[in-house]
Amino acid sequence: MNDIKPPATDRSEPFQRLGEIGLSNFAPYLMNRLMGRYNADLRQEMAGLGLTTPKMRTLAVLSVIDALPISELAVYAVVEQSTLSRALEQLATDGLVRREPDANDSRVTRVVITDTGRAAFDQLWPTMARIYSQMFNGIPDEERAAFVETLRKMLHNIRKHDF
Amino acid sequence: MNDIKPPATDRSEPFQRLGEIGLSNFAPYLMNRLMGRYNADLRQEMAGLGLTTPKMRTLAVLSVIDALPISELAVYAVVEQSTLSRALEQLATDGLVRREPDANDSRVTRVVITDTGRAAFDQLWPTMARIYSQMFNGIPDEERAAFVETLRKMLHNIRKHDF
DNA sequence: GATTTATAATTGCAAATGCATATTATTCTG
DNA sequence: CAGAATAATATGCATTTGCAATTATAAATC
Repeated sequence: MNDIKPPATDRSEPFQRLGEIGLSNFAPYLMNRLMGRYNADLRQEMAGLGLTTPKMRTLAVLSVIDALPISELAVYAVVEQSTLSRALEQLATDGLVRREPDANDSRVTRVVITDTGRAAFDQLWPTMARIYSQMFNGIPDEERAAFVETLRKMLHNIRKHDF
Repeated sequence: MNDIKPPATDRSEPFQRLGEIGLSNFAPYLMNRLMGRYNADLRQEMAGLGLTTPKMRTLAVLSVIDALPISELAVYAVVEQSTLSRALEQLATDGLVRREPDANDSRVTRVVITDTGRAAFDQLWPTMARIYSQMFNGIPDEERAAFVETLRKMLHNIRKHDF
């Protein structure tokens, strides 16, 4: 089992069927499995901190790029805008973020992470880092770098926003 | 912007912070973005066929490996067992799958895809294949193959089941 | 072989989610 | 510059989700 076939090069037909490609050769399937496991593993840890996936992602993104408009944050955090709106409500109530009106465009609300918010993410980060490191266990640095580079190309291919 | 740094090789500290790695170098982030887009794009198409993500994944998996026990199907389809249980209820009502008791172990229910179920998945497949092909647009075959190979290693590293 | 322990699947329930819509502010067009 | 189109965010609502508990069967242990 686990027969390894290269991706199709025959373009004479519109496309192969999934059964022909095989689940273990179908990148979206593998990525969904991988991310499903990753997110499920994290969820347990987050629950202990009173966080959900959207709330955690919000903090993760803001820990890197602070003071984003809500609409951009939704893209970065991969969360529906309406879901994010409610997640921010809770995060603000708990003092992990602040909503600040944009000076130039009064439609826009920018979200700022607080020290408490950073502290909460810092508590979660070791777990994220551990799972991350476990994922790449035994995979050489050059292979990791190539993998990430391919991911970036793919994201560029299908993303709907310039960031 | 978009400064490209190789993954860390300095192991003197327990781990880098996310801000140091950068979102665009952090594989789980990129994969979540990618799969978020992929799944959201598919969802629209599925809605037209009365399918949800769990229902679609069920059909996708069964189109490749039929007659799986529900518990295994949940792993392959990356769906919580309770969610799957209800998805199967709907799929069975719509005649897309059948639940069959296992002959050897009467705790087990095996799920079988029907012709109608295959037809439904066949209707969805062109869209999946199109997005799949769009994702890999401009990426050479060797790079795709290497990418999938790395994914397989990663899944092997973090999966909880032998399949 | 009776009792404990483990596994498969379902279900109750509170919470989270996504879609469509509402609301307010901005930009575009004639 | 008035009116229409667009954009950012919030909210109502039906559905979905995940967790915990339940039921039913099988395997392990004594």
